Amino acid sequence: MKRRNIIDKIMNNEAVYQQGVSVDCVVFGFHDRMLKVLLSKFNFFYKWMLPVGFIKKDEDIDAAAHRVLKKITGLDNIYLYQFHAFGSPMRPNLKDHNDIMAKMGLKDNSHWVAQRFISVGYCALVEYSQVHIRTNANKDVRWFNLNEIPSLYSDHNNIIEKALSTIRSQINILPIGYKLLPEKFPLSELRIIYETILGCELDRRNFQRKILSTEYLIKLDEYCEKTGQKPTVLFSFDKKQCDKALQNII
Amino acid sequence: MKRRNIIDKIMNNEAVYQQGVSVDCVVFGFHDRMLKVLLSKFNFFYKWMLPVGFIKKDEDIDAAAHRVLKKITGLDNIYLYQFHAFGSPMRPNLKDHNDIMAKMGLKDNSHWVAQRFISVGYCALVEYSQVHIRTNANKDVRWFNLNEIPSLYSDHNNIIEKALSTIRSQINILPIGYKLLPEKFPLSELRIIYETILGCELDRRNFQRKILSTEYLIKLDEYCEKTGQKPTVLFSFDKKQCDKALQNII
DNA sequence: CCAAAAGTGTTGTTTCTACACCCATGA
DNA sequence: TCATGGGTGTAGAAACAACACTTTTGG
Repeated sequence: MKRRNIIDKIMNNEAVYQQGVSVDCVVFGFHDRMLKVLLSKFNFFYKWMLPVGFIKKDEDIDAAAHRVLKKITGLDNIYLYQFHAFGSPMRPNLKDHNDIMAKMGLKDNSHWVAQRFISVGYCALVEYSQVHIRTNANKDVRWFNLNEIPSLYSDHNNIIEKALSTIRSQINILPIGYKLLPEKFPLSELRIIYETILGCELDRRNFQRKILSTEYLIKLDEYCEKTGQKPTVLFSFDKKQCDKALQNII
Repeated sequence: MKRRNIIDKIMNNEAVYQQGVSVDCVVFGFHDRMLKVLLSKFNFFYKWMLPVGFIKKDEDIDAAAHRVLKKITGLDNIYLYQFHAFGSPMRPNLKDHNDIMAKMGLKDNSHWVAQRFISVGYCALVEYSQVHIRTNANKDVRWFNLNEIPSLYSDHNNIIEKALSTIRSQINILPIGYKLLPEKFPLSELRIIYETILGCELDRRNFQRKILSTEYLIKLDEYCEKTGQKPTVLFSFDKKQCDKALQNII
């Protein structure tokens, strides 16, 4: 799809989409011992941004977030939840806003996409290896390490920070790693997720004891053989317990 | 203001308000050992509802919530925070929706107020005695005990429930009573707030020890003399500590 | 043999919980 | 003098934090 087409598509959707509202998705993944965030970039604009989308007039907000993410990850049933709504009138960095509108040929701010937006922030946790990123000629999509995120469009850096702080506040009640890790994993991987989110190191032994005292983990009879170290026991999440916990809390 | 006027006012505001979005406010107060919620009711409609309002096109969402609440409580600077955005396409109970639209003379659903809304839920904590409710000929506003809330318009009962569960999840980190209680109060009042929010009884002595181990409270040299019991020490919140905590977390 | 990472265990401290006892007041 | 609610304290259980020692593997 050419740039002109994508813009036309955006321009002619007043009947389809709820105006003045969008969903912004913060998608977390874990790979190579690093927590990552999925970002997207229009070819015609110079900054990366969170995956965003509009809400159809007859669509649930959650469903809109699912639709947006399905489009770029190919995944149905992503685990996601809403964490905050953002919307100062001049929320978008004004320069960013004017720049991108100019690139889209919207010079007078009269079209609804050029006007003030309220965006509903969603936090999604996905298993990295399941994601097969779908891009197109107009859009690049890529994983970024959490500590290497560039300056993003508008207030998207803040939105990521807010998503993280939400997760942080829930880390003691929810099985955070459940949706991020593959079927089988060593505890050290889970510990790294906790350390990244909390921003501090955790004592390996205390962490292990604490996490195993919950009902969320199942010790497997399998080992992960990495080079240069003792074989490590693998664990799985107890899906039943985890799903129950995720449903109850959020 | 007559009913016709209020409706005219709503009908002719497309230029002023952000369409398709509203703020719904859950205002908590505490009086007479009971947690209360402020509800409002249009004379021409038979159900009570949360205080709601639209967002002006050039207005911050938080500011909109403040404006709505100032109008009915007379208070500036109410402590409030956003807790969730609601918006299934058929979120409003369909019957309620059609009924109220009919009462307003909107029969064909073409006006934007008749269409699908996304509403941003705000939770406000106020000191009951400071509130001087302002009603008008079209609108009644009243405090309801939390356990005596009737069936409300649309999904407003759910919204209250969600507000409560948000508070519940923060009760261990935030000085919840700070904005609800008057300058000086006995600890038993604070305990009742906790008990109401948590939905269970708390051991008087353990509660006291725990709450005093935070930095939020100051023991005064004054006593509250109630009938039929020992004079009770009064406490105040340490404003500095409390404000710091409220700012940091939310 | 060594470094690296993992398995297992200990110990002292803090926090939580469930109580007991006494006191001051108005009826 | 009694019922009510408040002030103060204590003992056992549970949770937490800090740390030691051993095992296995590849180089």
